[in-house]
Amino acid sequence: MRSGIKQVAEKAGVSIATVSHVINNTRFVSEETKIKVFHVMKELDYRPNSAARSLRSQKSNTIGLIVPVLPSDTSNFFFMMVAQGIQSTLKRHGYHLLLSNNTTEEIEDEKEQIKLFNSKLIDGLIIASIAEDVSYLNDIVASDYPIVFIDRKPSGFSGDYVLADGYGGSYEAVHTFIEKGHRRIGLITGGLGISTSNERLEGYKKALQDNGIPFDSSLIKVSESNFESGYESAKSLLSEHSISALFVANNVLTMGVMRYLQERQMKIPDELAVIGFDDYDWTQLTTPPLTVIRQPSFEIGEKAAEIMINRIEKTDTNYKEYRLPTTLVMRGSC
Amino acid sequence: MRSGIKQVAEKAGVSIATVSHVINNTRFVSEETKIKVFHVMKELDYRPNSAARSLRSQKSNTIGLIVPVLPSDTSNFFFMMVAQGIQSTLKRHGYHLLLSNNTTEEIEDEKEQIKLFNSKLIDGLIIASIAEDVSYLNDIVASDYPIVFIDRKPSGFSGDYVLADGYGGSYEAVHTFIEKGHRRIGLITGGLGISTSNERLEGYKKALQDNGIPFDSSLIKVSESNFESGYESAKSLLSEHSISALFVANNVLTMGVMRYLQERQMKIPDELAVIGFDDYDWTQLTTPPLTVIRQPSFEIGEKAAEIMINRIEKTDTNYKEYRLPTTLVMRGSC
DNA sequence: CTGAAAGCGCTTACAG
DNA sequence: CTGAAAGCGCTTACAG
Repeated sequence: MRSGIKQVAEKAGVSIATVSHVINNTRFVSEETKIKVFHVMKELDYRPNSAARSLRSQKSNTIGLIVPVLPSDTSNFFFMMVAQGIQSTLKRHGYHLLLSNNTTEEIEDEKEQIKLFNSKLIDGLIIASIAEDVSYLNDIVASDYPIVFIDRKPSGFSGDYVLADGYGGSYEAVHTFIEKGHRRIGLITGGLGISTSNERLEGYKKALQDNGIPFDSSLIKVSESNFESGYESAKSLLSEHSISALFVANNVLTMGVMRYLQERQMKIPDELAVIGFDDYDWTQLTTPPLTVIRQPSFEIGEKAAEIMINRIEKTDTNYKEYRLPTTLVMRGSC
Repeated sequence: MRSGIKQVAEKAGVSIATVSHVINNTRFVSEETKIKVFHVMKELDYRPNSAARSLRSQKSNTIGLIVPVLPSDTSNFFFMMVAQGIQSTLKRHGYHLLLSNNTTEEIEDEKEQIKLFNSKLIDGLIIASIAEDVSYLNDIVASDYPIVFIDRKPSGFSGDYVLADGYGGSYEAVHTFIEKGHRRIGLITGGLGISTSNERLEGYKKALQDNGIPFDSSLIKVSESNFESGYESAKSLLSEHSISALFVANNVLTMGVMRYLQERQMKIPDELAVIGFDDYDWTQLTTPPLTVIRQPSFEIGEKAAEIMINRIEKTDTNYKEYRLPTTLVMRGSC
């Protein structure tokens, strides 16, 4: 039988209050007593029962994470890195990570998971919602329930959010093209209406504008974010228009695009300069290796976790946006 | 203030025992009472306090997962898929997933995490240990602590384990080469001594043997599992020996190898037929698309979770190996 | 410097 | 068919 605090107290000849206080370092205990208690704890291989602790202290010391990842979708990788960032900083602060992911793309499913968590299981929630409008949260959680949003800017509910600077990244990509003399620059992007895609488009536009290049909407292809759509978008864009540079605004699309360009044996960057999105390993494998805009995914996770812990321990007031810079990783395709 | 079972009981005019029993469906309650209770629960937006539940029932309904993933390592993807498989089946059974990952490759770190979990936080542990020999577990956990190992065959501790059939996969790859007429078949593999690498080598050997091809150890390169080593191994193997086919026994090495082959503008499969390991998205992006041995990662996770739940709920006795078949995904490189 | 005791919110024998 | 009550293992005022 596993020993509890009572056994430790008895064997050490002190009260359970004292044992508790040496464990939590929560009031003065004489050095002598401390040593005795620690010794007995080791001897009995005592581990505090976390359920009892949570129940009594109203604190679970665990954070929930909900991310939308479809099985075998490449975008997994992004959230995986985010999760790692979260985990590593939570661990440093003595928190645990409870993971849930949305394999359906249903908002109902998301709600269900939040409710499941909302039973004193977690002290706070980090979520990459599939919805932009998260006002449904108002009905589900208390107003002081700590929530940190990641990847997208939420609307309809107040909370901190941390995301990559897609606007800046996109701007930098296009600006780089322009500096190299390109003026007809294509853009292939995922569906608009979500903040990530929107701001990448804005960055593209702004870079053109700042350099006196007129915006030509026919050089833009908006498509679903999957391999095939990327492939098809590249195909139709290149057959309909002559462009000398192409910016692809997300990673799955980048794969599809590259497949097409390789099939067509397009000379990169001479015939077409290319910048992709996300610095995945495979981008080093194309010929030439791909220049990309890197999102600081691990760092997003770290930041989100830090914010979360601050919220819980400090009870701050106003919510903020945390926008982490992307970086241009120069390789051979541009 | 959040309402508890007491408030529900009062408002419904029943005892808390009855409320508990309707929640858990654990003894007969009249239909009428049930309806009343459910109604009040909805009205008060009641959610059972999971800490109280765990404390009382000695069951947390959560499973811990420890995986070794280094930041930005491609092998992440494998464990990510495993984790998804685990998560999706746990969810179906009403369990939660507590995730921890080892970013150092230190066994001490792993122990630390296990101890952290071993405080009634979890009902069972699924682990991809960095060590082959997990006898250290004997000192840390009780003998009836449910543990399911994944990816590698553990030694020094009894437990179920589920892994991909690397032996069979390797055999199939080499056999496929042979059927196509190849006789000089190279192998590039990660460091031996761990069961995954070992059995892939064994599969290679057996396939040769079954087809009367003498084993030539000079056609084998053992190297560290990283991009550069893959690159270098391919380089030296191809410069020292003439081979017509090459099997690369893990995914990171496959990337490095492909990079080299592309740089050298090797004609695949005519000059060299290639089969890689793991069906990652990028394998469709090489020229030609890569034929690979696919590991059923998601399925490994599902299986591990199922086994775990059975262990917890049934208390079975003897431990088993679960070996899931790999599949050859035929594409253009062979 | 330390202890006795209440109580966190449930589940579950026991009893009728 | 249902209730009263013990108790899971802690933390934390209260008291001295």
